[in-house]
Amino acid sequence: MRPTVHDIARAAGVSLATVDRVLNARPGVRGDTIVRVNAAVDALGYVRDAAAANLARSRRFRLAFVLPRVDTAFHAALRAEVAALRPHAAMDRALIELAEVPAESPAALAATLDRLAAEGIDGVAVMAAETPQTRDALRRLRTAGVRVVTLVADLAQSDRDHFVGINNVAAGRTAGVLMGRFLGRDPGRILVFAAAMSARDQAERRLGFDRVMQADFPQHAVLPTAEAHDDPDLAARRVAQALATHGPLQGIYCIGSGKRGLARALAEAGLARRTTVIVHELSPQTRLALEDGTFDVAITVDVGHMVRSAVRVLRALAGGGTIIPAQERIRLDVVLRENLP
Amino acid sequence: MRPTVHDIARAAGVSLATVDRVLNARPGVRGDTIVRVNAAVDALGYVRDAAAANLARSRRFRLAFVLPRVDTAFHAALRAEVAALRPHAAMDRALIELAEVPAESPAALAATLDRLAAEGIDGVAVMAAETPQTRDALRRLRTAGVRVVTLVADLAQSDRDHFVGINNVAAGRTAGVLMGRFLGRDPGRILVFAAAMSARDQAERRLGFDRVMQADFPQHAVLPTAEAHDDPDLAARRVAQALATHGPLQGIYCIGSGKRGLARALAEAGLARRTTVIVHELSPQTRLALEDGTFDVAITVDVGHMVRSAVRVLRALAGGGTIIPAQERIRLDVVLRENLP
DNA sequence: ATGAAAGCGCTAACAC
DNA sequence: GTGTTAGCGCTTTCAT
Repeated sequence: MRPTVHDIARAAGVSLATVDRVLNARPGVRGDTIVRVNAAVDALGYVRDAAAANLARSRRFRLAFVLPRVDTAFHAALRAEVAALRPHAAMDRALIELAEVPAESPAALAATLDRLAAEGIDGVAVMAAETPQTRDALRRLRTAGVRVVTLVADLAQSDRDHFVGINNVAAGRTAGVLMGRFLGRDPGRILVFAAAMSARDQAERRLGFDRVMQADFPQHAVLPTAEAHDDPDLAARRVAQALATHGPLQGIYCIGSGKRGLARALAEAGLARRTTVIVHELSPQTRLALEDGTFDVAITVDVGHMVRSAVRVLRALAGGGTIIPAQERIRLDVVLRENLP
Repeated sequence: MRPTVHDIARAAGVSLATVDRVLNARPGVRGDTIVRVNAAVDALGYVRDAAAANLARSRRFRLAFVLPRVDTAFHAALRAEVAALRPHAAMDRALIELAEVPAESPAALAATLDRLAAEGIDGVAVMAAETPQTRDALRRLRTAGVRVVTLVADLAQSDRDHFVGINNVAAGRTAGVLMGRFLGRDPGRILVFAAAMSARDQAERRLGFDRVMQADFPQHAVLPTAEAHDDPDLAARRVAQALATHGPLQGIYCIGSGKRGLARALAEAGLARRTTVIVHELSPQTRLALEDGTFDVAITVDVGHMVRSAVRVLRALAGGGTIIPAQERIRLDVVLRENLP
């Protein structure tokens, strides 16, 4: 039989309440009593029963995901994973809500965060760009005792408790080394596509990519960024433009979303399967393009893991458990046709 | 507030005990009472609190990892992760033990499994090769009500409840496509290293690799498997032999463990950084070799994730919760210098 | 066939 | 500072 708080109390000659205070590092216990209790804990090899503790607390955790209302496969996946986790989180006494705010509207975001704080939320996972208004709102949240994790895009350390996402410079570097190695020795031209070079994570990917190309693969020319704004026709025109201006294209690196039209544009230009294409995020379309060879690599992240990690971390921060750091490291997934999940 | 057994009892006009009997499908309840209780369950949307149930039952889960006593970095990592998870599992009412059995001894393995069954274990995670004796022992285990997951190497579906590991054919295919793309158009020679071609997972990797090379990169010649048995000197001699027999080497695919001597052998042959090297498993040595460019790619698996997944699945199967399938999918990690974790 | 009551291991008011 | 006591949601004797 494993020792319980009763055994500790008896062994240390104190009451249950005192044992509880010591175990939870609550104030109001004399130093030598603390020592006595801890000695008993060690002597008996006591381990706290998390389930019983949570039951007794009957504490519920109210958590919220605050996501921009953007219509990409990535955002849809994020919403779906949040919804999918809800029942499991409920069994774990965590109530998850999903708040969507207009993209690029710091004011709307701030209003939502303030509302959540007022409603007594315990933790918030927020995906947002860094703006002064957002920083202020997050600071108010945290001052109100709400735990905050940033999701996908990080903010300054001081404004959040934890970041759930990948290192985008490393993602860009990975794309770079794969592009360089796939293209080989012969000089080539690489077109870089971006949705819009606003987001910090896209800039970081670009940075990592450029650094690796310059340092390790100087034989290739990386053309200026082309923006396609999620528009297939525009994407097709950008490819045509690049071909006209610079000549044949050996590689395409698609840095963010906005690759929905890319496969079509490549087919129209007769470049499908003849150009090395590296993209980010594994959407259903990306999957198809990988399967038929139009795309070569997708560098992606397990959205489900991110959402689960955010919930685990918020729960732990809000006082409902411990975290296993290795479990919360978000991995960069390199997906080829051969290892499509 | 989520409904509890009390709410169900009140709504159905019965006592707690009766609700419990119905919920757990125990006999001694009239048909129409069962119907009334179930109606209340549906009406109130009751979900049972597994933690509270296990607490009341004071049910503990005894789980065991049964691993071969082999001295590789991979096995060491596995043991370390099991040890690291123990305290967390303990808080979760799961007692994890680690049993090591002599490698390649089905008799010893069977004896260990029988002992665990006799001791009343709830679940076992076993890493073993498929032999008749092993199959029989597992069948006895499962007949005794013990839940079984296979770890790293799978066995026939009928002999286990779940498999925790990767698809090794896909791993080999991934190695193949990366090798083919990295080497490029010019014909090359590829040496394949194996620890010993006994284990089924190594054979599967080889199969996947060969298929991709034949189908998509016929310009390259894949040399017969060289075995190095974890011996650095032997590895060096094998490389020398291959060079002497076949001429220059463009690629090396190291299929299993036994790559400890490979880096040295490559350096001695003057091939470090001039040969494309793809290996499996990310050990400390592999990490160094990736950092200094001796190795190009490591195809690996997150051992910590595997161990945690095995424990979660065994607990769930033994009756202590539910599983999220996506969370238990073990991913194939493609690690380059640029995305070293 | 059904119910009352005493826990499981821990926490949290509220006393002292 | 420290102790008493009443639960958390569910299970399990033991009565009826």
